[in-house]
Amino acid sequence: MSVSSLVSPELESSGRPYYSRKEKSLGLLCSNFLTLYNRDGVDAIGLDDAASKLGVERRRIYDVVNILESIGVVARRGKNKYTWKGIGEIPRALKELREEGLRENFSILVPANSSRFLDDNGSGESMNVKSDVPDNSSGSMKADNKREKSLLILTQNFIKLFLCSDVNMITLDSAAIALLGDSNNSTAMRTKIRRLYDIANVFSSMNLIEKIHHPESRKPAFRWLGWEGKRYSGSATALGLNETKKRVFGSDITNNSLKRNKVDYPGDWISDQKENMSMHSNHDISDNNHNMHKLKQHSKHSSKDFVFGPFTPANIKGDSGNKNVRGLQDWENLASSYKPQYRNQALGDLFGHYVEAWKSWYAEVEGKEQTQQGS
DNA sequence: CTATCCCGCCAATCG
DNA sequence: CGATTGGCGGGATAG
Repeated sequence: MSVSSLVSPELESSGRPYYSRKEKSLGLLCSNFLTLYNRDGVDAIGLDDAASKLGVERRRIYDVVNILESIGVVARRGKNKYTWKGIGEIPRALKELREEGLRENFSILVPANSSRFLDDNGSGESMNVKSDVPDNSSGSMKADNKREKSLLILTQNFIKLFLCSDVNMITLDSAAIALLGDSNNSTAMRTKIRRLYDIANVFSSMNLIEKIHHPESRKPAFRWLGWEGKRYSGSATALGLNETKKRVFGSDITNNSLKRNKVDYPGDWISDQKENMSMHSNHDISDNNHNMHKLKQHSKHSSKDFVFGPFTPANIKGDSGNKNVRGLQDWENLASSYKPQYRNQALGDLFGHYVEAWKSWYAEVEGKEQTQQGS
């Protein structure tokens, strides 16, 4: 026996339950997670409960929870339990991360290596995170070593990379090199990249970052979007002119009616933005020490049009009837999730009736892509 | 082909 | 000791 998993979800014969990979992505799971726990009075989160409700293996919950913890959305409470801190903690966490990063001085050096076509306007980033180094001293931090490699730390460092420099658009390769500290092992790097992809997916789903391709270059990179701090003024979020751009993302929904539980629901964790001091202005921070190359950020507004990303800002609330939503703050952020058929059976049970409304909404969306927001 | 990244084995850690 | 966490990388899938 051993491993009965035959890999490849598709059943040999008959249909093709091809559930596109995106339906099982961490990003979607994260959206589900957020939607599930963002409902008001949530304070404790049980891992088993989460795994069960979201229909995923335990392991995946650890991933999403670790990443969310890095931005303060949740906090480890104890074994098997986490505390829901709220999405409103993000701005604060981000700010702290930024300051912390500057404090540790993430030096953005310019190794000038990178491939030939440097990434965005040149400038390879390379910072040496402290710690590391083999050794030393009586091994007191032998166990700590593991913590240094944790997803949580990696995630925070990844964010710091964006926050502590005025560079937007960082390629994962660059990030990996920078965050690796030194090792050049291609193996280590590959692994790092894998993790970075995971993190990027999650943040993309929260639209803290967005994936874009380079203007001229070929390599894909990620641009920091910040925490919805961009209100008008140049950029994004400009709702209103959303041309009919359909983003054929997973268009396989067509069939796959194999499973009966295909509950969908809007995975939008709302924009929150409460008040607090929204960090805003993350560019340039009066830094007078790290004076690397500056990199001119070509803003050239992105291409938020297509690309999956997180799904263009769409208003969910329609009219159909979402009576629920007790605290639906804004709902103007962006709707995510297209057809998460992760296994939200339990989720459906939770919201039951809401599901109906959501389904209707989905029908519209799926019927003709999310062109314009609901009437 | 490359970019992406899911799955889950199995090693540390925590009770 | 078993249960909980969660590195890590094979290898499948998207493009």
